Amino acid sequence: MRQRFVVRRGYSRLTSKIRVRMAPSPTGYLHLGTARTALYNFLYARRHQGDFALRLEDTDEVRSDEAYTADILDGLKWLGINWDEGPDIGGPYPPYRQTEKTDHYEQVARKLITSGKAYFCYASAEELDALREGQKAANQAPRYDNRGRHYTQAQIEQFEKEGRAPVIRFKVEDDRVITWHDAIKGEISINSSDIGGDMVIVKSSGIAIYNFAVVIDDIDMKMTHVIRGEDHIHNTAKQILIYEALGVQHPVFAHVPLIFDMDRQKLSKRKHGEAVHISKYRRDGYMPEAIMNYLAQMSWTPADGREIFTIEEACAMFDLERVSKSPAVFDIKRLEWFNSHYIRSLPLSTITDRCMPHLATFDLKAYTRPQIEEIVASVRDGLPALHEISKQVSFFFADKVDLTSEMTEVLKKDSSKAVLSQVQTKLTSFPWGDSKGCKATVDAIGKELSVKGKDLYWPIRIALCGATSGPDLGSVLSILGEQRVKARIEAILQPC
RNA sequence: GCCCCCAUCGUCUAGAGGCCUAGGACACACCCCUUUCACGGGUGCGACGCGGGUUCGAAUCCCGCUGGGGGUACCA
Repeated sequence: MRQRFVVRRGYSRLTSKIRVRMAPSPTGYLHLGTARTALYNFLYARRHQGDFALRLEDTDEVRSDEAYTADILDGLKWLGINWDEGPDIGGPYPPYRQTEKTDHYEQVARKLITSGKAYFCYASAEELDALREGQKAANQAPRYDNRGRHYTQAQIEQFEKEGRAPVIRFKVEDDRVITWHDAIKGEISINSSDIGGDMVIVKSSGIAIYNFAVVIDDIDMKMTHVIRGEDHIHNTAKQILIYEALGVQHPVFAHVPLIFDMDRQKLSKRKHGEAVHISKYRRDGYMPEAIMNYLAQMSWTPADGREIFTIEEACAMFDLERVSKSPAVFDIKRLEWFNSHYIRSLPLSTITDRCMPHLATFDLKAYTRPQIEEIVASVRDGLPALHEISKQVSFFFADKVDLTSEMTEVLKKDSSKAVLSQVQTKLTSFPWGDSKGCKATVDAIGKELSVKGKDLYWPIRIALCGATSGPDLGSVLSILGEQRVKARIEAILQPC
């Protein structure tokens, strides 16, 4: 038997339990990209029998909102993504919201100050803006000039007297190459001179900055892998420096490619509005199974190449090595294909339940639950999303149908009148509730009158549906039932 | 500007030097099935960005170019 031995970096970590996390910031509704990153973390944890934690990065005092937190947690659960630890259920390394750890971050920051790795900086916002503008005008990369390292005691006293609240900055030494082996991208190197000078780790408000808090949390929570979007690559370089200063080995990093729009730009709220939010698809009648499946396969292909899979199957197959390095374009047509696949293959009762919100404008009491299920069954095959169902089934609930001139033309024909009258007189011989039988009865009438094809079916369909196309005619008759069929045909024949 | 990442059909991708006259899926077109619309089946359209290497042989490895994207805050 042949065997392949692969030496992997970070192997020693694999001997301990895998721990990953998703750390959304509640500054907006659940985003497609956030959902996919969460999904990949979740799948990775399940694949390796590891732990998946959810943590809230709510240190942005201005933009954070509880409504967003609720939307994010709810949306992830809806997609089938469950966490083992989180702000709602707790866990072994609490708290799971950064705002509840502000003292802790500050304590760590002070330790860095004591060891000379960080310092107070009193530069004002105006001062820094001016610095940046000058650099920009000179066509230089904007960066902090580390001026705060050289304050004299007198200057500091002066700043304090003016009431200036300092930030804490972490010292970033120039010309160091920061390198790591990314589990998706491979080797990545960034020069420390290119990350903008000494970085703020605690704002003047006393709240830790993301790049600092995230490192402390990942250390506190014993994360072994950090799987996140590739827009974080430069942050990773900064964070590695902090891990070093704290004397902790950094986790394995994996940067997932972004999701683009058709113009190959990052999907963003600003440009795409509601279309980036999971909640929009949820409202429009997209199946969580479809969104999960679509999101999972857009940058990852299972080893066996299958494209349709459940979240459980993905849990058994997911693999960072098979995640693509290049961005994927969000293609609504492909999502619709996945969605229609699940709409027609999930149990009818499930689909019917999920259709209910989209049928709320109709008088549902007109039908029994089994009949509603038949209505759903009659149109589900062609539905790209559930919200389209209402216009396709409205005729089932309408008192009378609207006719176009083309349809009235059809009804004027003698054969049409003959067909409709015959249906009317034979009403009692229809096996209501049996779609195949109803269809057979229509065919028998056709034979009797020597009418077939469109001449036979169109008048009936028009009278019942007010359309020349729609669900199977046998189903329509069967579901509508004797009373409604009678009334509708009467209404059509009346004026003649 | 500077830094980093990326590069196969319109889109998602398969592809680990010969299995590639590059495979699958979505979309599109046509055909079949079908009273209609779908579903299903079939056919077609359609890609290795460019230039240099390395090699007997390159979509695959190396370099350069070009293109695209991301980052560059007291946001996350």
